[in-house]
Amino acid sequence: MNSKSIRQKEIAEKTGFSINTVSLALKGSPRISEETRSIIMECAKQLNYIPNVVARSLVQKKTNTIGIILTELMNPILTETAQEIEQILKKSGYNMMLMITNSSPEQEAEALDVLVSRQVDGILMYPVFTANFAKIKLLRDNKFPIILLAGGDYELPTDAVYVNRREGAYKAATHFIQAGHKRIGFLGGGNYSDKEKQNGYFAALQDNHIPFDPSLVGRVQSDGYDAGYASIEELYKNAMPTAVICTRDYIALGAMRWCRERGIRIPEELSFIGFDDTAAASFAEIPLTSVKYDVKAVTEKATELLFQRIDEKDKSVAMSIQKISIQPRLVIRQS
Amino acid sequence: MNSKSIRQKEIAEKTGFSINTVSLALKGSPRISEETRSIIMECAKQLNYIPNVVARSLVQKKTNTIGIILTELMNPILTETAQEIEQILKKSGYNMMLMITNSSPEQEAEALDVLVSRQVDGILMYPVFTANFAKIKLLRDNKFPIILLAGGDYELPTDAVYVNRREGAYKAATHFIQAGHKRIGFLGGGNYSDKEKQNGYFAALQDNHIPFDPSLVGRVQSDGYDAGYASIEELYKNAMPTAVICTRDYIALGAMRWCRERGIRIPEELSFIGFDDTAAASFAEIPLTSVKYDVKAVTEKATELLFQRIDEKDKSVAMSIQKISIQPRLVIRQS
DNA sequence: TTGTACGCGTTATCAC
DNA sequence: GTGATAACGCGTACAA
Repeated sequence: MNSKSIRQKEIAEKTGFSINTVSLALKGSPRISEETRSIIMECAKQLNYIPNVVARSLVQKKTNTIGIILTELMNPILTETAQEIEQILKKSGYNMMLMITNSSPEQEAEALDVLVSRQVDGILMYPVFTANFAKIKLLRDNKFPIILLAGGDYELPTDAVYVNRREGAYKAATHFIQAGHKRIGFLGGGNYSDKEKQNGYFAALQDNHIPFDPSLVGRVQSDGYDAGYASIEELYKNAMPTAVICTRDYIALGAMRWCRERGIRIPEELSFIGFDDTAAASFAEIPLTSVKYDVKAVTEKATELLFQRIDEKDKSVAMSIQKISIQPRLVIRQS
Repeated sequence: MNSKSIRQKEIAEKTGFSINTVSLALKGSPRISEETRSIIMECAKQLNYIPNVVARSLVQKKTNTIGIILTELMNPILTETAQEIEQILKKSGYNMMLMITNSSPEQEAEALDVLVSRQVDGILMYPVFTANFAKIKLLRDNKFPIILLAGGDYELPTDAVYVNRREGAYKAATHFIQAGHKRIGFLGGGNYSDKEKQNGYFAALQDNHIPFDPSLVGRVQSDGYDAGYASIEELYKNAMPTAVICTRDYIALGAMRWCRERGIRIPEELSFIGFDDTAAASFAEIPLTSVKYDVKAVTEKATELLFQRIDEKDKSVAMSIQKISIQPRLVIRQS
């Protein structure tokens, strides 16, 4: 291999065949005789020929690239989502262009533009800012394959595969209620996904005729361990809950640490349930009960649906929007 | 925007200018008059023109894409590495194609081939299997920009930016020795990076004239929490260490849990040091002393070097191989 | 079975 | 200032 790369043209010149024959032979077309094929293949190997996928993409109007838009990567759920998707795509001959938005609407819009401009065959995106709904709808209207990995409740006519967070919180609250708890707290942030959880929590209270006390809802500033540690105090002192639902495992773990430092016994005096069933939940000092987010189910369904959309794109079949909801499961531990 | 996308050709037809003029106007060439430029821009906006980056890449021989090859994503260090790199690349106008190898040499080789085939402008890769050294060397020999994010000690003439793990383990062991420990254990796996750490551990013992007892070195089967939990027993019972260096935070945390369950006091009876300074280390019941892996330093240096190589590629300047070593830092906590 | 001609969408070169 | 024309590397009709 020389410093400049080898093209089909060179192989054609070396072997004396036309570029066309080389092209066909390299991809094993039955129209080329076994003999010429082996000559060409041999020459290609010797020169270390590497096909130029860019040129192929241009003529085939297919890049075999899927764009993934995530808000961040440090959240364990998203880490796993990215990894799973990469594995699935690879098996189907696709590769993955990863875009991180830092939860910024501008970066999200930019990511969409870049991916479309790069002619990706489809997009998977996780959570969505309402600011970019118009852009997403436009893509969808043009049959551009795009699947949302959240927000099934959004008023947006787009395919979506997501975990039903509302249902998860409902299950968590019901679990507490059945254990006899009356004063159940809720600790979360102000984002859309936490609001959904809060709605599930409200619904469970209502269905079980438990009066709601606003002081039982606490707010966290971020969704990390420190935020849980810092926020539980106010909630605990103001509302005196006997159980608390936290919108993230880390929030719960931080809150639990605060309790331990003050001798508040878990779960005797105060119980906790977190979300996502991260590794940290299972190996905490007091293993944390958590609402499991089934990443594999989401990524499998989402990619399956995406591939279907890509297939349908040229075939001009009518496609009805699909909203696939994955039911979360409560992983009960000792908290 | 219709279902089929708009090209420069359509704008040319609509406005009456040539395709060439359209192309120049869209990128704000000074050679086009202000008047025609605004006409073309207006038309482009109305038709919702989106440039085709694939075509541009073909003619410019530049994709503005960087390939990243990682063994996995769930390891917190790699998660952060991926996220940081994405951010840096974006700022410089690049996007990121992410490949996960699952620590399989075959997948690693495949990833390299795919990325080269896709004409990426450069590759960043983290750890490396000796099986693919020849392939990497070949790329490097052809001036293909590729930077390794590990293995500065490898006998491979390739640019690398990495954290000096040997030095980290040396510091950890020295820390224990200065605290008066004589029987210092080592718990790690058999991979290259753990071997490096083990060498640092040996060196510190030797430099401090502490005789080495082979039973003090324990092996883990994986690098998770469970592996630490499962492996510490044998090491503890066989060698009776008073301090243990674990090659990963999670291994240490698992081992610490085993100790707690048996009433072994930390750090009075047994001390621990982990690697990577993950979040879990800081909020463990007994916060874990850890060798910090400075992800930001690595990603910044690595991308900087990569951009430099990309610049140099056409300019045919002689480039000497760079091995940039980042010094790790011991984050001392209570373990 | 193989070769010719053309197109993918854009940029680059050179005229005018 | 603007417009032909060629080129990037490959795939696909169609012809031979």
